[in-house]
Amino acid sequence: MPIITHNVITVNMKKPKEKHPYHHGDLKKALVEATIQLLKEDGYQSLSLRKISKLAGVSQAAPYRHYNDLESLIADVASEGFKLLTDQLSKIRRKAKSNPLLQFRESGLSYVEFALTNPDLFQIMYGNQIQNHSEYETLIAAEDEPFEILKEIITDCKNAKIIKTADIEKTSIAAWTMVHGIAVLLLGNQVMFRNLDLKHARTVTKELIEHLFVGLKNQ
Amino acid sequence: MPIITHNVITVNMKKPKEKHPYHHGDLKKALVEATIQLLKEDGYQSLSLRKISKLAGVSQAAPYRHYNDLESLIADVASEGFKLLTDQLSKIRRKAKSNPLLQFRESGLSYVEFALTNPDLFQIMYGNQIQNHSEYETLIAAEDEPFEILKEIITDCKNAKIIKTADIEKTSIAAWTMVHGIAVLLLGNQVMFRNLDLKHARTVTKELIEHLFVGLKNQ
DNA sequence: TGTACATCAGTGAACGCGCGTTCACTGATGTAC
DNA sequence: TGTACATCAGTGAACGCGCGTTCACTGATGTAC
Repeated sequence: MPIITHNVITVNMKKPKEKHPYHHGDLKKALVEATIQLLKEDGYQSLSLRKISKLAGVSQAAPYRHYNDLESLIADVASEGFKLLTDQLSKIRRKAKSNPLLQFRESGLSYVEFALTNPDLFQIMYGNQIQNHSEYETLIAAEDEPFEILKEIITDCKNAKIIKTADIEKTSIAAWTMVHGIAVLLLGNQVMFRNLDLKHARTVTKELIEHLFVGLKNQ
Repeated sequence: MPIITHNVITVNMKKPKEKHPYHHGDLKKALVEATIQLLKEDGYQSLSLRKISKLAGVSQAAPYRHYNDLESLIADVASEGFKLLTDQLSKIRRKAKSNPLLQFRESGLSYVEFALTNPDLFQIMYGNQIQNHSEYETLIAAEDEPFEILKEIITDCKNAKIIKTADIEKTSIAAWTMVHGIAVLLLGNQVMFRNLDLKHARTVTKELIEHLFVGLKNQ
């Protein structure tokens, strides 16, 4: 299921041929959404300001009123990605409030599914498209959110005596690196994951998370 | 320590201004090495056949005698990367033949260090630069090697009763995904790993591998 | 051993393309009076 | 309430650039006789 539906996009973006007022209204938002759509259609390799402008129904010079360059637009797009991921994880945490183990399992699975559903957005978020993340305050803040949620989940698991750990931070990183590794290797179609369809990817991910959990349980 | 020393490269590559025979000798090899050098200097984002040709001391049309396009050259470069990684891991396995636990620890660390030392080559190997890996037989074969070594190490650990596991394959994947995750998140300067220098990266990696091991030990 | 010739690796000029960026401009908006 | 004007978001033409790819070619190599 795509995160941004076609409808949501058209609300904020003018089709090239539609008449629209000289001033756009919220071009910044439209540019970010056009970029996300292009990521889905063409992939991150072929992003360009010209394509993004065209999709947002605006001349190629227009983005320069809002962004210095492609990278700072991309940084906003990445921030948006982290917000979407954060929402997804928060929702899981809220739904399974009283069941930390379910939270643990589902959040890992959800992370991987986010990556598989939005491979190119995920690439923008975690790849090297943005040279120096520290230049973008919003991005830095958005990046931290999903990890904060993971730490809360691990804390809950510890308190519920489901996971043994002396170091929440370290255990969280351990869980995170593994789940992230699964996502990346699945996306890269690497070795074991070669030619795995989505359904099998889900099963394998579940098994790996279970494997991880058993390890953490007895730590 | 760079994997390809300057000397090794100059042996197989002609500097643009040096006189050299009309026929190169082993242009294919020189192109791969020039690409690896460019990956170190400029990063994977700005690779181009023209730059590679120039660095190899040859006209921009020359590569077409050996490769259909940039991607098939990149596929050879990735294969070379997997061979280098395989060699690195084999060496560790050979050195610690009688100590599976040391093999486990060192191979994980070595994997991460390979990524940190050759970030852009690593990106080529595991990223999405090559659309369909299956088109390149050599690549597919080279990709499998490091994972085969990991499985051997896990098997040795199991036999030495250092690790409990009913499923070598699954445990190997679990170990691999985690170590790969560490590498990728370190390279991306993500959250916890932000502004971590190389020395600390090494320490954190060791701790995480230890964490992983404790988990697998009691599985 | 020498010559004629086929083969093919490498040349360099040329092409068309999409890109980022700039510029003087246009036209909508909002505000001062 | 109406008008003049400042502001600034968006325009579209233009620029120079590096790119992949092609082409007829050149020159080295190896082989048949």
